[in-house]
Amino acid sequence: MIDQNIKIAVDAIVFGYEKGTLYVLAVQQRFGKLADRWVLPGGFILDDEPLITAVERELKEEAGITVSYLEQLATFGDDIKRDDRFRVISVAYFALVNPKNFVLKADTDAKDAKWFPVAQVPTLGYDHNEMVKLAHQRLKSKLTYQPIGFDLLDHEFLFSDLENLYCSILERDIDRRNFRKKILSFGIVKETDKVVKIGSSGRPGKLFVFDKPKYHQLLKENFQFDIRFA
Amino acid sequence: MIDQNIKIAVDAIVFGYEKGTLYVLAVQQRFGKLADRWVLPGGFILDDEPLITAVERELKEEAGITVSYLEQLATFGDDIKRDDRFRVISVAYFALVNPKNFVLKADTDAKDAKWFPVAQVPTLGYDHNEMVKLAHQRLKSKLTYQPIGFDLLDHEFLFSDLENLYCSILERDIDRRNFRKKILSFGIVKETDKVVKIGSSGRPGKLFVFDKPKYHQLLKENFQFDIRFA
DNA sequence: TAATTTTGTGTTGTTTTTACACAAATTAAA
DNA sequence: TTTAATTTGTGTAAAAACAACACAAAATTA
Repeated sequence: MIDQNIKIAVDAIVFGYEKGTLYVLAVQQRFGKLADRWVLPGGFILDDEPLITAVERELKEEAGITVSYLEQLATFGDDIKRDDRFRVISVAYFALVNPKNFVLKADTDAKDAKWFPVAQVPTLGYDHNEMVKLAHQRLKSKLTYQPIGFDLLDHEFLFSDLENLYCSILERDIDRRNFRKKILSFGIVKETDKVVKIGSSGRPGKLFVFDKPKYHQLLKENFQFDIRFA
Repeated sequence: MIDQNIKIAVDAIVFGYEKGTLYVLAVQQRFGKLADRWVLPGGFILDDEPLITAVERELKEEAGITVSYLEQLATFGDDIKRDDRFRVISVAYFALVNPKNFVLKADTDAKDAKWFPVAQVPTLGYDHNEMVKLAHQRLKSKLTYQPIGFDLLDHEFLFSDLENLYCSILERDIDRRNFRKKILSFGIVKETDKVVKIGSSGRPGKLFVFDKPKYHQLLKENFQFDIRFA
């Protein structure tokens, strides 16, 4: 008979983006050994609860949000002593959300919930900084072969928003003309007839939307989203 | 206090390649409810054992092999009723090995161990067919952006071996000249001065080797392995 | 009304990719 | 021993994709 004394948890690395800055969501623990420490949202799963449901539940409970993109990242199985009594294995999830869509509010176990710029994430509990690092890499590479940037933007966005998102997350310059040409060539971004001047000065721009159904249709026809630059 | 009644297992999807055919390793269970059923090699982890160590141990125990490439694939957390008494969550690992390097021998829990052509994998226990499917996709896509094909070949190989491997795993035709040109342009495959005529007729070919140190050096210089075809 | 900011747009040279065929070295068969 | 069959090895040209680049238009602010 199997005698195992290991518990399973899930953790989420949730990225948000706003005005050229990429953020990660962290929560401050209320209870336990690590009270007051910042950690990733997450927690133990219930016996009859699918992993992904557990993540969604914890995000709702600890930060009051529902993400728009969620996928499994990796399982962190070694060196974790979350508790003295047993080993914990944590399944980490990668998530994206538009921070504008929610007001963070810590509920149950969390004392506080907060967005940290990825460049200034404090030392988190457990091995959570490692998770953030891995998730950050995943975001960077995924951005180039899957149209997930749209999950970080408003439904309607300026082309410059998309361009700035790519610039700031990938940390490189992008040629505006080539970028626009490329994205438009895919046919998955549609121009609306709305024109908007946001904030300060400058010529007003047209708003665009991501045509998700079109993207999924193209996928069936072997379309391959791919944005790379030199 | 956390009251969880879930056990953790690891499973491995081990691919082998020989003469144009891709194989997956399966073992036949000796004990338990699924006695005689074919399943992926794997099993429960020990309390103080890293996940990857558990995989290596099980592969050794159940099939007598040591793989040459091993990475985490995904964690299968839902719908598993391996045992009536508790839920099982399994961390699946993706592995590659050259079948020539080992003679399969079932040891401990396994009655038998066997290579199945991927196209003819029988119905396996648990959700293992799903794991094989996911691993197969991973292999296909990874082949295009990481030089892992060499882990499936002999240390010294003919260019045609490499080409056939790509053809058969990716299931498409490849232009021999363009393929060779591209691979050689990377500078990670070296020509030896050995010439060999294998098996049947035809002009003898030169043997090549994968220059792993060179590859890792190039990686540091932002080299990106990439093989794609129309 | 002049200066500043931001959007929008095309062309050209360079590089990469694709398509394609025949000679050389060997074995097997006539 | 000649002929057929098999497999390796190699180059070029056309097409496509990529990279680099600058200025006018629409608005705000000074």
